[in-house]
Amino acid sequence: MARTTGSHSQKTGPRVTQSAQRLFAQYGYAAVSMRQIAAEVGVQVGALYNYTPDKQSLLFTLMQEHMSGLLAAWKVNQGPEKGTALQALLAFVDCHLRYHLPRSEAVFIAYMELRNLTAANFDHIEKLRKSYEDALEDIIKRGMETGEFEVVDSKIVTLAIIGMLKEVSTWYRPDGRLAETALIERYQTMACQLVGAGADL
Amino acid sequence: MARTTGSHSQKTGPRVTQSAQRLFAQYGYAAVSMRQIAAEVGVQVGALYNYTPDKQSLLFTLMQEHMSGLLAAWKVNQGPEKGTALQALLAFVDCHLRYHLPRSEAVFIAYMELRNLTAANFDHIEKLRKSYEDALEDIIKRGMETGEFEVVDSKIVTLAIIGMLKEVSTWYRPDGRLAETALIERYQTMACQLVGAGADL
DNA sequence: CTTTTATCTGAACGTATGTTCATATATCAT
DNA sequence: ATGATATATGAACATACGTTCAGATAAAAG
Repeated sequence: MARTTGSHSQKTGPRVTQSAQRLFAQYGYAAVSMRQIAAEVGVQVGALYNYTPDKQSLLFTLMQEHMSGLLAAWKVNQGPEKGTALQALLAFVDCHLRYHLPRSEAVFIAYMELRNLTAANFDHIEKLRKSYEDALEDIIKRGMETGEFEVVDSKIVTLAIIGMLKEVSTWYRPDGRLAETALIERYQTMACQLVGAGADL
Repeated sequence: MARTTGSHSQKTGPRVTQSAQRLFAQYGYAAVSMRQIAAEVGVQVGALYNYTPDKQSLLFTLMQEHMSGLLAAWKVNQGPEKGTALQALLAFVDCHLRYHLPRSEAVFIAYMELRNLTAANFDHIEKLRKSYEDALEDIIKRGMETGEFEVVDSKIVTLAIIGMLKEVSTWYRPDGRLAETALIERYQTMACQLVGAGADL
């Protein structure tokens, strides 16, 4: 036997990516074998290599697309006019959570599998991560200049906010106690508190 | 050849644990082989099994001791009298950072390798983690009752503070820009802001 | 010095790994 | 209908894995 009925690249390709994402998120990159991925797709191992040159590329592509998507989402959300620093901060929190909450698997991988990237791939992803971090720090700095925010150390506050936001992905479930909108409001409030901005929302 | 000059359990035992900790932190549990650990200890693979029944126990012991130490540190720091909720919160932040900052490897493992624990081992560690989380939430709740804190949702604030504190371990270096004491003060301030407590320190 | 015990080696076990490739067949264009 | 192409199989590759164990040797006990 060889090619089976109904087989087609347009169906199998995305399934490979999806299965890899699910399995990497659940068990970790190093603990998942190409044969496990193949089994979940419903195909033999060899067939995977029609869609990826190797296992490492599977991981890199997932992380690269996640981070690019995140940065793109922020760029769109930000739009041409930036408004006040406070508005920008609220938008950042909103954008971050709306992007992350429905993507728990990709988020998990992005934060846990950095070690398993080759050096070159790591550098690429790290640049994207850094530029996202900078986007937030720019907002903080702007708020400090305009006097909207009362902050001693922009770097620390930036990291604290990102840490606070990242943590959400470790416990959030779509069917949980808090609706997405309510949750976003609470984190917006806390972000404001961290920058010493008087007004909420 | 067999047993080599100078070999002794009292020397090799700790070295196995240490090497495992270092390698698990750097490459991840699943990506590290028993042979790599043996090589770092300076011994053949088989010798490792004089000190651990298997690889899984190596991981579990590291995580279990890290979490137990953390809870013990908090119990000592807390002492018999608890003081105000604000004092307790400041002490919690101080205790957390003083325990975590010099233990970057154990911290990394504790937060990254939960997936690689067997079900029974996971349950054990998860209970410890939960009771630590509860210790903070108890402080928050107490502050809400006494009116010291202005908080809508104790659970969310607890998680936000823990997220903020956890993040520190991903970038802190002992020779970095900020001294440990200065860093702790800044995080104490931010914790106060998150609970809406007027006074700093 | 001799015996006992703790510790380590070296080799082996079965199984799993990522990747390659000749071969076969379903689909698509003509 | 026919030929070209995309996509799959199934087997094989060398290498690595966690774990076990008989045998060898150093250190400790007498």
